[in-house]
Parts: sequence; structure tokens; C-alpha cells
Amino acid sequence: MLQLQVIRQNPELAREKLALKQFAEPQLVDLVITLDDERKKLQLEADTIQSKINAASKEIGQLMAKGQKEEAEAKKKEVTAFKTALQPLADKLSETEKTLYDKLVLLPNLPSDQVPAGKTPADNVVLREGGAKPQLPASAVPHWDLIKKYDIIDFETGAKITGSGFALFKGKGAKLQRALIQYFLDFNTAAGYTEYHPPFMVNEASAFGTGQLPDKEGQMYYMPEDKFYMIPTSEVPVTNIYRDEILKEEDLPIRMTAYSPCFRREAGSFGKDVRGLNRVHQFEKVEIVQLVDPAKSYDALDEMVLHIERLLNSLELPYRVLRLCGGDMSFASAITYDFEVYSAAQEKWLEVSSVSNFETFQTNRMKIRFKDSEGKSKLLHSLNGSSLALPRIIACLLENNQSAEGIKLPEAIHKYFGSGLVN
RNA sequence: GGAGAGAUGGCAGAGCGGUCUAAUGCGGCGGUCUUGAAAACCGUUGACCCAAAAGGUCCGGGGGUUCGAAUCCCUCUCUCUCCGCCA
Repeated sequence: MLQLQVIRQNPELAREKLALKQFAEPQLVDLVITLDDERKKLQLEADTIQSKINAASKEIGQLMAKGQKEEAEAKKKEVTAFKTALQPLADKLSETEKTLYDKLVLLPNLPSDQVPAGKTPADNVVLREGGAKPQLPASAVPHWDLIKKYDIIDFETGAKITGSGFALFKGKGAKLQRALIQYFLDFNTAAGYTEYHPPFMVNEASAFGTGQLPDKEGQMYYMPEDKFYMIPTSEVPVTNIYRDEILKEEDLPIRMTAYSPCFRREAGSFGKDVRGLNRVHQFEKVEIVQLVDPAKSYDALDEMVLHIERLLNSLELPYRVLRLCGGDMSFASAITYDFEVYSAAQEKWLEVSSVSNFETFQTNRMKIRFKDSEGKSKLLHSLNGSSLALPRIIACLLENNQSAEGIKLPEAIHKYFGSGLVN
């Protein structure tokens, strides 16, 4: 949720920034400001009357104590008149507050100055590439063939158990996934992130806090009996750890990491281009989240980007870093870097990580604040990134490392898994 | 699933219709004393709305009774205890 004061300070800039994000209703900015003016006016009027009621009520108490019953009764009548006058004002005020809030919540975050213009993924800017694309033998095949050859992931049985897009990992496949999770968590904790294992379902307040509601409601699995949402990413429970809290400056930055399965309905996005592990309803991911002093959030963002780059380098996968254009960024983000790895057999780049600075957009919803050196409470900045999402990493590891002898895995995961898969 | 108890400021905890602008303790901050520290003593210390002053709101959430609610009533959520079931 945007901070009202930011919009009020410079409505023109807010409208420009929203346009960069391809937001269709920039006039909402003006509506929000009008509603806020209305709210202030009503608040003042209501407070003035309330003040009179409070004073009169106190007098009644004192008159009663002195036994001046008649005077007290007269005062009571006075208060009743005030209350009658207050009622419609109070109703109007709460109605205005609600409308204001409902509109404010519809505004996406403003993109930061570094965000390039553009509407579609084609407009994203490739910042750099790393690693080397492998030369595969002519016999090389995509991962959906390799998983059958080695009998490590079974989509047919997954579909039988649950439905399409649910993978059943088996034998070495199950172990490879577990090994990667373990490696990623170790890599993150070694860099100073505290490990968490959160609940995999969240309540409505948590889903709202990180911005999944109301924006992505249809993308989450929902349990109506208990009003729980299956998490689409551990970002949701982990960031909500500090919801409604005021942190001390010396506790910053907060750096957290968590593994979780991620559940996504992916409604409408299944076409013929999404095969095998490229897009599934349940996947494993290790996430990093930071809560930092606003003055330092862009340094933290750079640090997270480097951290993920180091991790990808250790996996010896060819990758590239993109800065997303305004039109391709998520609702809540102020700036996003995507990491893609090159899937050599599919000859495609696959997104494996997304690193974002949300600035105060999430923390404003969650009221995550800190006391600054002057003792004032200020909103923190929240950031997160995947490190990493498993399925596409597994797809690339299989495809890019296939050979006549089998699949040779990178050194970094030998101690977690072994050196590879043999024919 | 059954029965009961509870939810108050950073923490502990009193208050159970009208000086609650919430006692007290701990913690935090400032000071006195001290070469310095500790101890002791004194002072101070919640959040939110409002440009600010004035004013207002907040004692788990929501609703009600009343001139007046932390306090009474309804309801929801959560926590604890006991019983049952269970990985």
C-alpha cells in the first residue's frame, strides 16, 4: 500500500510513475487525495463534537458526586443533543475512511527511478550474463525425457494422485531436490541469514500484508473451512513474522531465509509451451527476505543480487540478470531483478529467481516499523529474492550436464548428493 | 472433540461503571553522586489521526447497554489448563 503522504507530496510524479507501470487508472490518485481531504474535514468536525461530549460527561459525574441531580439531568439532555448531531458525521467519516482505504489499496507500488520503460517481458533489460553455455551432443534431449530415462520424476503418477502439474519425485530425484534445498539453505545461513521453517498456510491478514491480496487472489489455493491460503512463496509467512512490530535500530538489518513448497494455481497459464518442470502447481523454493533501514535498502538489494549470482556461479549454470521494465513488474515491487538460467536442450532462458525491493509498500500494510535515532517510528523497507526456485534449476542441471556416461553434477553439491547420475 | 480460565503499555502485573490523562515493579533513556563503574536517589519513558496547536482515537477484533466502559452484555479470534483422540 502506498503511503498517502507520498502521493500528496507530489501527485504529478505519482501519476507518471504509475503510467510507467502501465497502471490503467491514474485518476485514482486524484480521487484518493479528494477523499483524504474529505476525511480530514469530517474528522475535525467529529472530534470537536466528541470533545464537548467528553467534557459534559465528566461534569455529569462531578454533579452526581455532589448530589446535584437536576443539573446532571440537564447536562444529560445536552449530551444527547450532541450525540444526535455526531451520529451522521461519524457514519460519514467511517464510510469515507473505508472508501479511501479501498481505493488506496488498488494502487500498485511506484517504480523506482532505475526502472526502464516498457510493457512486456521483451522490454526487460539484460544487465549481464555469466557462466558458459555448454556444447551438448547431438543426442541431447530436454529434461522431460531425462527424468523418464533416469526414472526420477513422474508426472503421470502425480496427476493420478492430485492433478496435472503436480510432480512425484522418486529415488535419486527426490534426493537431488532435498540435497539442493539443503545446499541453498547452508549457502544463505553462511551469508548471515537466519533460517526459518514457517507454516505453509497463512491467514488473510498475512496474505494481505505482502500484497497477494487482493491483487493475486485467484492465484492462491484457498481453504474456505478455515480461511487459510496455501502459500505461493515463503515470502508471505516470513515477512509477516514482524507484522505490527516496531523494531529497534540496533536489530537491523533483519535477514531471514526459509525453504518451503510453493503452491500456485497458475490459472489460465498452462499452454503447450509449458512442459515438464517449466511450470508446476507445487514447487520447492528457498527464499531470502530482508527488513532494512530505508536509507540502506538499495545497498541491501545489490548485496542480494550478488549473493544469488554467487550461488548460480557455484552451480556452474549459464545465467543472465535482467532488470524488469515497468510493465512486467509485480504489483508490490519498486524494482525487480530477474535471474534466468539457460536451458541448453530447450534452448530457452528460464526464470529461477526474482529479487525485489518493495520499499515501504509491504511494510506500510504490515506496519513494520523501527525507532530511528531521534526516537521516531518509521517504516522499514522490505526486500526478498528466491535463492533459488528448484524445478527449473533441476531442469537445467539435468539438461546442461547430460553426457554419454550420465549426468555430471557441479562440485558444490557433491557433498550433499554425490557426483551425478549414471546411465 | 468436551470442560474451564484468560487476553491491559517493551516485559511482568493491578484496576472490574465517573480525578484511568491506566497503579506498581522490571527494562530503556537522562541526571545527581563517583577518578570510572556499580549501587542508591531524582526525573523521564506507548502507538495512531491532525501541517501544528487545540482536540480526538487505542486496555485482543467487531457490535451493544449507558450521560459516561479497560470495567457490564453479545460475538469472533487467539492463548493457557484439564480430559479425549492422535503423528
